[in-house]
Amino acid sequence: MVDRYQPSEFEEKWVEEWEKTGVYKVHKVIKSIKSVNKKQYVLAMFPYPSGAGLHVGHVRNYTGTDVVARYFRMNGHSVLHPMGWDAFGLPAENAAVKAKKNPMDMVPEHIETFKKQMKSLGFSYDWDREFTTTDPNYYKWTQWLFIQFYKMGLLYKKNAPINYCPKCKTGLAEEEVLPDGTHERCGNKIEKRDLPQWVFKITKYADRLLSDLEGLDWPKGILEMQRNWIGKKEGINIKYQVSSIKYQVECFTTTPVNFGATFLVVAPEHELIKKILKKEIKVPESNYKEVKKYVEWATGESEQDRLKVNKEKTGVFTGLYAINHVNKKEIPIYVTDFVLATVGTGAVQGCPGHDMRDFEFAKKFNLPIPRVVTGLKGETGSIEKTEDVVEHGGVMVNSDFLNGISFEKAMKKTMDYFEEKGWGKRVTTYHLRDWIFSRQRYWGEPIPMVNCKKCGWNPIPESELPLKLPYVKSYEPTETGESPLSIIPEFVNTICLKCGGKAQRETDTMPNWAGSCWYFLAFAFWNQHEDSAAQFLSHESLTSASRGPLESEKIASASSLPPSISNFKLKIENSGSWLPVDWYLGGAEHAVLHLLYSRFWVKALYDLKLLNFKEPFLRLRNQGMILAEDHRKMSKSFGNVISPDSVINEFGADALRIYEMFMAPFNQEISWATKSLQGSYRFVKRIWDLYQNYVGNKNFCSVQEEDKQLVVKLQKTIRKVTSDIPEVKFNTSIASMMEFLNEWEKTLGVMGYGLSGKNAKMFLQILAPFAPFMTEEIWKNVLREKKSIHLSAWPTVEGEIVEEELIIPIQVNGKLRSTLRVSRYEISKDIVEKKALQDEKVKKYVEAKEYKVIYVPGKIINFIVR
RNA sequence: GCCGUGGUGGUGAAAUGGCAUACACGCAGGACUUAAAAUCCUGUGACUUAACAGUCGUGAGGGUUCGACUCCCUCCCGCGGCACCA
Repeated sequence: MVDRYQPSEFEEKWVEEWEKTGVYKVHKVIKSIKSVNKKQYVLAMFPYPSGAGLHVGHVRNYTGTDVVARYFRMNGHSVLHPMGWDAFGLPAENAAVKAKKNPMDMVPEHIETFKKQMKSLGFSYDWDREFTTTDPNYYKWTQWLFIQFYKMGLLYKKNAPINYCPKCKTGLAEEEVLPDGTHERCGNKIEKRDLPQWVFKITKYADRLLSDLEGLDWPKGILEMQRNWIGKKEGINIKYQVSSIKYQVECFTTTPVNFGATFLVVAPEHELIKKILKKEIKVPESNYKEVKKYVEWATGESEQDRLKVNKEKTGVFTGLYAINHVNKKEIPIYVTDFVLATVGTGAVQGCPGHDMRDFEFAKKFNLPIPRVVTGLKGETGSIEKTEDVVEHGGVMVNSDFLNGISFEKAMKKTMDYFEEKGWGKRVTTYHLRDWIFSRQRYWGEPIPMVNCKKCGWNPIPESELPLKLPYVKSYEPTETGESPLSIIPEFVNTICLKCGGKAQRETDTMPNWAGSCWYFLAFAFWNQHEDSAAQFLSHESLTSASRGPLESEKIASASSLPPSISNFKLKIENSGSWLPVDWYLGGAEHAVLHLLYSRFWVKALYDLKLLNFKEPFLRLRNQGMILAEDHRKMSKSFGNVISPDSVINEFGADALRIYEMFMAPFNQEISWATKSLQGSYRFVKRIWDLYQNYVGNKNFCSVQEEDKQLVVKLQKTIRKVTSDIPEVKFNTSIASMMEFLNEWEKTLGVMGYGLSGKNAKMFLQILAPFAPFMTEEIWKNVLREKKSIHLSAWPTVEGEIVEEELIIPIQVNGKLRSTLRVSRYEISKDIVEKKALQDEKVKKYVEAKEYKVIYVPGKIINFIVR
């Protein structure tokens, strides 16, 4: 009698059993890992636990990560595979506001849902390492890190125009503003507002953030996005004397084609313009009026209109002239909105022959357009049309001492010359801006700083950490741009540590990125159980026998240690050799947010000598988004959301896992297709039935009786899955196992079982990372194994795989005409050529003609006929 | 415009110099069934052909090679990112 495949009958049971026996626990960390390859820190980007529960997109990411973790575990590596919760931030708070609940109460409920769902999917996390970023025991460290960064001069408070979201009522970082000028979280239009803000000097690390990308095994696109975002540019700042007044305008340029400079343009926000408007710099009255009118118009434009490409150039003459150093000519100064105040110096030298924007501007205002660089075909004529503009390449002309020199060399020579003369100075600029780090919201880590009128800003003492976020009734954002904490006198009022006078606490909170900037460090040493501190002990090796819990030794747990430099060092020292992260899997949307910020914190901690590595994530892989069946984003409002729970109910967790790994390459965006899910379900079910039959008849065959061809196929499948998983090619792993199953089933019909028990177990083992429930159920209850399949050793195939029979394609003039079956003893050129010529189809093309033979042994034979 | 990435059956896709379309979905026909579902079997790139078989075929065009989805050159299109960045 064969049991029908009913996943609901055993999946839950195994979750409990694995937990009870600690199959996935990391009780020991090897302090002296001999081979670096032996440790694998396998991490998925931890989730923000929303009220909606787990999304099928989460399932894809976490299943892939879980497959990698299980693979290495079975291959004898020490694996750290943790999970936690990133629960601070706007989405949680906005949801709480909507539900009229305190986020402090809501978050634990959501976590419970998430955790339950994750367990039902069989992810092999060590839950002892779990933590929540909103836990005071966690964020006391986030606050402590803030203080360390403050002390090393990386944080300062300043009042400046920042991006402000009127809907979320908070300031934002550059990275959180989308290209269309909206907030990446809520989609609302961003405004500029003057607010005092804590600012992180990430720009100080721009160069290292750029150069250290070099050694990372990350997707090219993400590396490129970070490079773009950092936006390093090397050029020169040139000082122009304004005629007849005591004022200089500084222009930044990467390509100083100065013999071609015929005007200067400055941004409407430029200091010169401000001085003109304040009449500190006198210009003719008609120019003054025009400038005033233009600036009012230009600054009234929306940010978006202002940044639109290809719109017609506008601007007005200021009435002032500057002197071009190289030819002492007077060139007019214009104000225009195509020059951006935030880029370079906010002023640009116009070289219309060799810059498209300058060309358009010069055409519109009838300014001279000299040619100082030849065209790509050596053209030297006048520049009339846009096609004539040469932006790089070519050879210098009409440029005095530069004539005849290539463009690139001339730029270098000009810069040397200008520096020598004291006219300019080489500079490096970056697109990266300092990171606005305060939010005027309730749901974040309180910033541990106190302000005294006499003594200024000072951090709170370590002993007072955590500075707890008060539990309050009203936490909704205020209209004034101030944090909700500012209306709680008990929180605000304190005493200055320096002078003992009255002082006020900072009431802004940290952005949602703070907690995730160091969580991967925490996983390496975190243990939520106060008594179970075995992780701090050093061990020679991690054998499966030593996986049992050690309860005799007691050391203060990670979470109970008060924050201090010595305790942080202790935690890092005791964290074993887990860090840095070896495998990091998650979405590409964090390219210039979380991934940049985390890298920055790690570098700062390295400089503080608190870490001995410079990059947090050695290997990064992105998972593609799952769209709904209608090819749109899954969304409640479209009613097209697929819930993992309902899929598990109907098909079981294994089928869901297999489907999500099989549906497409891991990093590719893909639409959900319930029809396709059926195929994965059938696959799982067919394996179930097959093994059930095995035991029903108690018939494994002996090694001698095995179907040799089937064994070869199995060996090839093992090889394929073994090499595919670390390449994150889960889809082809599964396809190859499906191929094997097809062949095995065919054999079953004809000649019994085909495989020995040993080989039948191997197939189950390579399937185990993908379908942990069913494989465990068969492993223990059908094959009667004692230990978990997930702690068994990954099967290997030694030596060369020997195929008895080969199929060799026969080509004539490179065209396939026939195929030839030969035994592996008959693959010499002579035999194959002779046999191939006996083939009727081949005869037809080759017979009685002169021919040449190309033969790749065992692979292909090609007859070249004239 | 620049950077990245991709273009292969009705669909998701596989093959990184050697039998193009593996694997899966869908579809068609058949078996089982009173019937349906489930399951199983067969077929399934296009065109020509009664059939045998042949021709064409991996976005387009060229090249290298005995042989190209794969390498090189030119171009077109989709997706993602950046962008009046001086």
